[in-house]
Amino acid sequence: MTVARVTLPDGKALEVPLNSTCADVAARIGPRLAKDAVGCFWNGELCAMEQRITGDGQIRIITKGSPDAILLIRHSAAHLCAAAVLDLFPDAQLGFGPPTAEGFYYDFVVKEPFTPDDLGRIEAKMRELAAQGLPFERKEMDPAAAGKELRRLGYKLKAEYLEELKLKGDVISFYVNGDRFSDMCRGPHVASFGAIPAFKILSASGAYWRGDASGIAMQRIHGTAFPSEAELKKHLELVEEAKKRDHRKLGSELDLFSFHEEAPGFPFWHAGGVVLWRELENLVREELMARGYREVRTPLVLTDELWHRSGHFDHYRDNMYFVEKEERSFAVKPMNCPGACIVYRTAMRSYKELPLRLAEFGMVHRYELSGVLHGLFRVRGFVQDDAHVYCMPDQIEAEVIDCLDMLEKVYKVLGFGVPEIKLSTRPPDRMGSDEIWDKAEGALAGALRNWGKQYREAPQEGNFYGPKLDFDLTDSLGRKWQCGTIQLDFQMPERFDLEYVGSDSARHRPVMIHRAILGSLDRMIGVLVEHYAGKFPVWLAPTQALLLPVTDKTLPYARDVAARMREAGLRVDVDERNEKIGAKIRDGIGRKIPYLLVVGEREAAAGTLSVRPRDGEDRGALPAAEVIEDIRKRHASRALDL
RNA sequence: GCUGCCGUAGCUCAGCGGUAGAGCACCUCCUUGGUAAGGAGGAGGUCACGGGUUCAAGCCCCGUCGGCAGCUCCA
Repeated sequence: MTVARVTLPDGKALEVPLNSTCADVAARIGPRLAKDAVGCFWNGELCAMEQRITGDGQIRIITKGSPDAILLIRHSAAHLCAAAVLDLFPDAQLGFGPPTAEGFYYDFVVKEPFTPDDLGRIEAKMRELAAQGLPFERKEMDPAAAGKELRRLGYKLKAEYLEELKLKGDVISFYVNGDRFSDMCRGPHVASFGAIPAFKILSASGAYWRGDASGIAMQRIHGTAFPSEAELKKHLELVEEAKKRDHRKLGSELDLFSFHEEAPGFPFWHAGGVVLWRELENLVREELMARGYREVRTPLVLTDELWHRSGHFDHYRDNMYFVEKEERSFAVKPMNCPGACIVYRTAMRSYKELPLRLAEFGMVHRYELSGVLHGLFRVRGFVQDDAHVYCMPDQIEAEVIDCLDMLEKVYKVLGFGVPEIKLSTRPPDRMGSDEIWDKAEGALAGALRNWGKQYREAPQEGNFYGPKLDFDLTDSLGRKWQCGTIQLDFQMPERFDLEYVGSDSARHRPVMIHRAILGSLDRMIGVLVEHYAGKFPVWLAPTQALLLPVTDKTLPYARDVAARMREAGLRVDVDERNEKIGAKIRDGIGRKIPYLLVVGEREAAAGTLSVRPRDGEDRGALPAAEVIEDIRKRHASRALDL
């Protein structure tokens, strides 16, 4: 073989001689592209244009202005960071220093962890080196010469890694910045240290050589870099805004939930948080009713035998809680599916009953390592808006489409846009025949096509028991949250020996669809807190309106209006404190309550309310009945605006 | 779980070897004031817990618990 077949992003392919470089490929495509190319992805891996092509593969070229060019800037910033660290800490050993979605990091072995002061000095040194503008120069050598070079530089860990690279037989490249810095690196990089327009060191933390906790402890320096100061600033502001919206902070400020030593990883829900909870359940329940689901409830504690049968004991034991009583062992459920299967089995099912849709707001417990707990986003006990649909194989597509509709509707009501969809297909290690996998994957892809939405395929990322769809929401800060999921399962019906009687009066195996829309209610509330920055739409707001009597002369009127509002199904409070109106307004704003209703003697006399919407100006006095009806309507319609 | 940092009044934090402080919140009193903090007084802490060093320990050391950040987006 003397040629390699190179596939371009548009699906076209061209043949180039073996050992051509990516730059040669770019030149073949066009001179303009060759000129603007700064790097490329070869088979998904970031590569320099000098990369040699040693076999067939796919290429995607990164040009100067393209969004991916930021990877070069960040990767180069990582080198600049390492250069600064070596300058200040000559004994430091270099680990890896890649670009990431948010910025870059570089790992070092140093005697003492970096202090905030060190980070400041490192950043200052980086600016100094950047000002010198040393160019990045690529040097290629064979592995033997590379080993010698690494020994000369004293890079022990890199030398260790080189041994692995040798096995692949690639040419080894170094990127050298004058006499100040040299690093073994596949590239690509920007032209020089001076060509990193904007960067910032952010933090330091612990890490391990190659992620192995039993291995060498390292210090990781995190930073970020952007093509312009303006973009860097915007990014830092976004990070700052996210910090302000942190649901852990807002959760206690707004009295929604709390965490305590007495139950690490388990939220305590306060009355305000329970309102959110109930509203979300109501929303989902309405949809369940409309779509012919039946809601069930299954036990939290089930015997070990069940979990052996379901396979959880073999695959999920480390995440499960166990209890012993009367010499029997029980497990607290980490998932709701086995319970649903038991309910399915309580009757002989006919094909006429299918699809049988069993929904459950099921509380599950999953043991998580203490270090990964994170507010409501990662807890040890939570409630899923779970459902299990039992159907015949040819009903899969219709059922999936129904789930997609429900998902879209619920997300829209919550104020999120169209989710990103990922289709994960059969993994190498799987259960079930290829025939049924073909059918299942086809059904999911078919449902998505018929539904008319874009999706991304993730080959081999499916569960061993079936393919799945995952849904990523984007919040108001542009962050992604994986919430919904639709998973096909051929294994569970098998393990629980589930059957239905078909029209042929023979017994058949149903297919099971696991699906969740919100995923974890607890986590979804955390996402909503951050999405809305605590300023919930009326229907979700724990307190929808606050009545503010100007003096206690109008307290009786305020109480009377509050009673009428409660009768209309609204959640209201009266600020009965002996405070001036300014203080009451201020505190009401702090509580992020949608409507502040001022009632003084004028209002009491006229039967009106002075409406001050959250984030707005005084709308003046309006008839109380009108105001109540307006808020009630917004509540009932789940309006997103005030 | 591992590494680093942190744990003082309900909350946010100061104090860093010599017998516990502020602001906010809370309670009482005065004030009855129209759209982002009216005034005065009061109560509230075995300084996470357990050991140790010291004449003396929130303050130093060790351990435990809890919290925060990070922990294979691989040259």
